[in-house]
Amino acid sequence: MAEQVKQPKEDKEAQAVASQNGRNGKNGKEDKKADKLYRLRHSLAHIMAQAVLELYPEAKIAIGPPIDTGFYYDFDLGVDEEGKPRTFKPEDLEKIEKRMREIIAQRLPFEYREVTAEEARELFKDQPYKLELIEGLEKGEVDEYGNETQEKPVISTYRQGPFEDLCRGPHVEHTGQIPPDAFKLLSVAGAYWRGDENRPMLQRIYGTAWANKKELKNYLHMLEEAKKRDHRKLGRELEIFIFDEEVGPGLPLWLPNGGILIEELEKLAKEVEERAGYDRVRTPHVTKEALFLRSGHLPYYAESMFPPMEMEGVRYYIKPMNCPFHHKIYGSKVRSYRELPVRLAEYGTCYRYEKSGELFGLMRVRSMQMNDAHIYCTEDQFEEEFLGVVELYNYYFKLFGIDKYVMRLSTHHPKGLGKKYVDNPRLWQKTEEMVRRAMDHGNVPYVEVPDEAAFYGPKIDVQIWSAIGKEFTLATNQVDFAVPERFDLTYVDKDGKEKTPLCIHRAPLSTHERMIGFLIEHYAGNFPVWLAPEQVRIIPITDAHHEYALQLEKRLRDAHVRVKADLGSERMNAKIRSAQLMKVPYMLVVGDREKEEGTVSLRRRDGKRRNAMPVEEFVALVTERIATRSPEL
RNA sequence: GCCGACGUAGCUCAAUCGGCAGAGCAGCUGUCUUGUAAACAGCAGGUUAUCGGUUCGAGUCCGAUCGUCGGCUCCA
Repeated sequence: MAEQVKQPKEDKEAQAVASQNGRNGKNGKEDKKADKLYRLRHSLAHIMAQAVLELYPEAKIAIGPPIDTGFYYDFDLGVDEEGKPRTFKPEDLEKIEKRMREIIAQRLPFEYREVTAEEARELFKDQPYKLELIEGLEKGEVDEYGNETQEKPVISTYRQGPFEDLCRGPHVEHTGQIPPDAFKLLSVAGAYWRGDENRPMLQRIYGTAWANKKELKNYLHMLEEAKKRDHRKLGRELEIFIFDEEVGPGLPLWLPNGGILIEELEKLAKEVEERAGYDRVRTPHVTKEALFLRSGHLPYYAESMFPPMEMEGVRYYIKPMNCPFHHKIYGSKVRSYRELPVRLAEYGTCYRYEKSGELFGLMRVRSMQMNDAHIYCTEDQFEEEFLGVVELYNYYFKLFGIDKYVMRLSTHHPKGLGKKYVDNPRLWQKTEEMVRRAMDHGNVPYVEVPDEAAFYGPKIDVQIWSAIGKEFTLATNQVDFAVPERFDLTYVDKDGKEKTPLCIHRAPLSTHERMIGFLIEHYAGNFPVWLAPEQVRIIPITDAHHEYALQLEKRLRDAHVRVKADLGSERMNAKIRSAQLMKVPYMLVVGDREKEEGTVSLRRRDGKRRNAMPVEEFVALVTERIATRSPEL
């Protein structure tokens, strides 16, 4: 982790780029630092801090790095007369912005100097957050943002006008180089000091900054456009899901259209997994406490679990994961090396008590249906099995046309052994190496991020971004070298001895919730024919054509096409409009001519039309698109 | 969970200083019988999220709760 406190998107993108350039994180980062926009944004962060200090002299400043669309700075405004933490109000941003423009107009030079730890401490004696950073710099463990670093500590500052900040730079030469009309302060947010929820909450101001006014305008426009494909908006408009206050936060209700998406995804998964040698199993939603004690989820994972319920003196939990059940199924009989790998699959419904503020539409919910499976295999089989899962990802991603993602290898960190991670350094190193080798042999590009592993082993996550730029893990592929042992899972090897299998946890299609949330945005609601909840809408021109429309509807329904004849009293144009708004792929307009000739007038969602198409030709077209899961209209 | 903002009809949004809750779309009824993105008319729709307070009077001011949104933390 470098560059900034917990700003994973920026960081990981940087690393992803780096990895494509021969996996040299350093170069990617240095290129970025030299970047003009980087200097501009970084400089604006300093200018904002200066403006805030001038307007709120009591403020304490924390850190203020550039990010991929702008910059932020964290402040501590102290407490008010009643002892409550003082906060920025949205209207304060205007004042600050105005002051920033005044500073820019002064064309203040940015002056660099190196200082000793002593000088730095004197300089920032009234700034406790800076003092803490200086201490870290002096020890050589962290950079000026408090992130871990290997570099030798040089303590330096940049000063513009009266404001001097602990900083490594680089910056623009003087404030006049910053276009005053190409930045905007966007929002205030609370942010914990050093990302630690046990430490004070600071006030963070986010700003966006660009090379010129036009780029700023483009960016703001892009944000507006992104909102239009936000799955929360489209999900309601396309009648895919809703949330209901009385049901509860994070508990989606799938409307009939959402039900169809789910059915189609499950059908896909079943076909693919059957071909790949998986067996399907089913397991209960509730289990005794004992199972999760054995798996290690309790107490480690208890915070994310719904609280237990007690019946006849026994505590039961609702499951947050399917693995322990699958382990039990694996362990239900003696396994020979001959039957390995054993692959157990289930679209299991799990419940996790995500904190209220973490919920986000369908992307982060409390009830979820996972495309789950566990593969039990020998070490010799591991590489092939692991790559087999990666092949599944690639198959699915190609099918959906998903190309903007990053595969992330999450490894352990020695400092977490025995706490966050199972205490077995040898197996950590070994399995991490196995994953790296598998990925290299499969020629799969990935980014490596330390200290992000599961508690039982390293994993490959597929990272994607929502319409509004939030990062999520879509699919996951995890190695588990610890839990099979806890469940006494074994197989009898060639030599007659019992051995512990490795377990691979995988969910290439994610959960229905996150997958569908993502797909809504990915397609902007324009699902390919096979996924579209309604595939064909028949639009009779007058009620004289209703009968023909119903005939067509029956013909298509017999061919297993999802079709609706619109027999409403609106005019044809209005019916077309409503089908367009629901993003139905095919509209069949039928009037006298079509009825006469036994044809349809095809209008596609993209506006393209084909008149006088014989009915059977259309049936052949739509059934072919569905059968092949074609991306084409 | 924490910081900030917000919550008015199924949906999108009005309601000036605290003074009679309103419009468009959707829905229902009727008329129109229509050729590729919105026919016309009428009707109905509300305990202004919930609970409490201030006031002659609260959608509007204050408090609590619930929910949503932007972040932080956390994660499929």
